[in-house]
Amino acid sequence: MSKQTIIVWFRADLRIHDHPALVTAIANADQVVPVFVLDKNALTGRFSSANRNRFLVECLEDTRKSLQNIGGDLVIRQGDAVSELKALAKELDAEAVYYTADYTPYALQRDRQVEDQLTKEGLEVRSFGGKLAVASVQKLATKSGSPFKVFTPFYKAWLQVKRRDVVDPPKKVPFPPGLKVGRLPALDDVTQSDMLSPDVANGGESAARKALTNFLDGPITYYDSDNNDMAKNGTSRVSPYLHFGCLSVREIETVLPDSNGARAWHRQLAWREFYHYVLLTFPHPQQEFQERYRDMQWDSDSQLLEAWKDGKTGYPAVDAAMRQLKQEGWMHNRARLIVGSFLTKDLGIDWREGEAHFMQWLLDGDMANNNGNWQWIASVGVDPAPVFRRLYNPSSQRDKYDPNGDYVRRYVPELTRVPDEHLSEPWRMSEDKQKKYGCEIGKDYPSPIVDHKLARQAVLERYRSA
DNA sequence: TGAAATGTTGGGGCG
DNA sequence: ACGCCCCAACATTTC
Repeated sequence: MSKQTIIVWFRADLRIHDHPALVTAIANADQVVPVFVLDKNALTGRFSSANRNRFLVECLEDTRKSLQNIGGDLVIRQGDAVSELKALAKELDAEAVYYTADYTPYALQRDRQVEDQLTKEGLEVRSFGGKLAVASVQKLATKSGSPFKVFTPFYKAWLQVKRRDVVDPPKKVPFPPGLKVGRLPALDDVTQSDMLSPDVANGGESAARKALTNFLDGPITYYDSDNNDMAKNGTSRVSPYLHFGCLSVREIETVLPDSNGARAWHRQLAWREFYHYVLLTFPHPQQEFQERYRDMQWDSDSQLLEAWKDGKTGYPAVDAAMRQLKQEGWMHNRARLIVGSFLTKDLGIDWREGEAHFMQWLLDGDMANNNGNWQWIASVGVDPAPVFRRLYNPSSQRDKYDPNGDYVRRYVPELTRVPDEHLSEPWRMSEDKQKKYGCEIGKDYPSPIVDHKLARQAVLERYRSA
């Protein structure tokens, strides 16, 4: 009898720790072939990103290296998933394809096609948990049986879900000798260099585990009090690694310390699960979750939009944040709320514009989280709250969450010498002071592109009439 | 010195 | 899931 071969189809699960699909394949087969199918269309589509493509290549490199260390490898194929998997399965005379379930509408559709087509060819196609901390998150429901729309009740139910055991990384991958593995794509193939951020984190499970360790060894203890301070390194910075599956949330849960900080962070992880849940139970991310806002009239002023994207709104907190995004491919969570509120509430611009811009730059750009959070800050999504509760004053937010001005000064050099008391509203400085501190408003730094007070009144009316 | 100007605090209301 | 604004009442500063 010939050897039994199982293909492990890697996607957004680029790790070897706590990887149920990989481990089960190794237990069930004589030969295991990990493969990644690089789909050029996905790399250049509407929500693609040079930053993320580069990060992905680094993840693939790292995964391949880890697999090579235990006798395996990562086969790279380019093209459409159905035909590449079909061809590889034929070549290997494989019995089955295993993969980690993914939940975006795009992934679900693709995976359904793969399952249909390969099942027809007589292959077993089997999906595994691993993306989220809980399996079958979509089964969670309120007492009346309807899906949760509010975070806190979801969170309470989610905490109660029984978790699976973490699986150890494999010691050996029985990889067929002599199989052609294919080269990793060159960076130029997957990125346009003018869209690359200069100061980004590196992809890969190794880098991910380092970032996690750094966080667990320090900042997590004070996460509950420090997580909103934009200048501090008080957050985990693991979001890109979670997006690409370099880390398993389930594994993270098992190594969390017992502290208020850790519990507060765990709650943040639950938000990630919640937004994946929402996308599963309401798979229409292009639509506002709340029906009443689906016909909202947004303003489309391209000059205001460009000023927002470029970090030239005249509001220091907004500008610092938008510049951090382009510089690092990442933005502090508090800053995301501030710029999200500013775009949708102060500028009255469609949240989808913000969603798309974030997807272009963020290393952690993720359909579920990004869409969910944009709908949240635009007050059109799940977890509803009155508009005014998510209508932030960009000046007082700066006062509160960047009290020393370190964040603003780090990303907005024009304001370096402006003293703290003028750092929220530099346009209020006298002309003498503007000269003295080397920051003339309208010349060195823009005057505010909108008046917050007027914008606030206007946007409350806009939502009221919707 | 008093009165006006300016600053601070707290509660209620806001779709 | 993590506010804001206004206004009244009270406190302090300024001339």
